[in-house]
Amino acid sequence: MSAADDAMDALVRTTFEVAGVLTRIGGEHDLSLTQLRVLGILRDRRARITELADYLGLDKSTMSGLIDRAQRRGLLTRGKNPYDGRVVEVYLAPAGLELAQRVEDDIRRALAPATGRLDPEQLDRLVSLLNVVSARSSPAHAAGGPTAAPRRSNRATDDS
Amino acid sequence: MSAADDAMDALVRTTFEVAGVLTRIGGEHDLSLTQLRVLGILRDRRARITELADYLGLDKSTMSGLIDRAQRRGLLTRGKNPYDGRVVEVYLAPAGLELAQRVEDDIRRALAPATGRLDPEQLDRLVSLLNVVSARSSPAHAAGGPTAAPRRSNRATDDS
DNA sequence: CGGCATGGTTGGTATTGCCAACCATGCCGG
DNA sequence: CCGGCATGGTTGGCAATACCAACCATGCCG
Repeated sequence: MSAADDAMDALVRTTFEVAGVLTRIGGEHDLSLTQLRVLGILRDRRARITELADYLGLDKSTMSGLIDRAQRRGLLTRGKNPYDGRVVEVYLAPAGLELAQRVEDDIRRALAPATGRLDPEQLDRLVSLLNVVSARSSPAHAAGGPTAAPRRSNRATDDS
Repeated sequence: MSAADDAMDALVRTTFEVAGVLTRIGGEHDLSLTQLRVLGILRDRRARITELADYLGLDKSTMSGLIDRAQRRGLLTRGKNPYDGRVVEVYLAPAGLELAQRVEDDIRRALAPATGRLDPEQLDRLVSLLNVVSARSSPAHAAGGPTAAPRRSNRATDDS
């Protein structure tokens, strides 16, 4: 069972490493890790406050404040839902979209040296394995051949 | 180049997922993610304040406060270094060691379902690949045979 | 012995996050 | 139709995390 423990170690270590990179990049644009995630989520869809809170595992009041500050910075906008007067829909303002783009590029650049150490086939295998680990795969046996990785269109900071 | 992007997505997604698990488990023991890391680091060695701060990428004043609160909870102890009166050495108190142990078990349990979806050979491959990604391997070609994974003795919350 | 560097602490501020309380809106059952 | 109840957000209060700048104490040298 040392194999599972080693995997845990590697996962946890990589988590801290990647989180560190994301925190650093976020900081360079005055974004906390959470704000960075919010921007990533809103990059390709609008969402309501509670939806974001639930998704990120935060209290709705926390999300409210987060949105407040980001809005004050002109990164996003609060809009009303015409079908339900209670819900507030949040979506990126132009400045927010631009920032999200820029941050994503930076993240890509920052992680490139890491992923660059793997050849395409290894990358494919890594993606397959991580997909299984993070519960986003059919129970089908993953990590098969070189093309076994499900192609998806998500970008780095996306979370859906 | 979509392969590297997919890998980035998978890495970032897994990072948030694992970080979420760690945050949850930490919270169950009234530990922030950072405190959890500190405990993990101190589990098998003592360290000075600046060393911890540098390692975790935090300001020394932040670390000072972190240590304060943990010490007030009886989790760790500040000691003087006999060779240099300026440095403060920090090490786990018995309660802290016990807590660290308990948290580590919980993390193991929490991640077991995830890693459990992989068979031993896949786990081995995952470890090799992650070791390459997180820059902790010789540039030698990793992800080789089933026994290619370097065996290390680290435990989950360790960071060294 | 007088600077200068190093290691920590302190004080001030902003952000993140929680909880409890609250307001507004929507949904029903009677 | 109207009085509860549920749902969605906001507000206020609090603690923890994190930064910076300023400071103290110790050590190191010239």
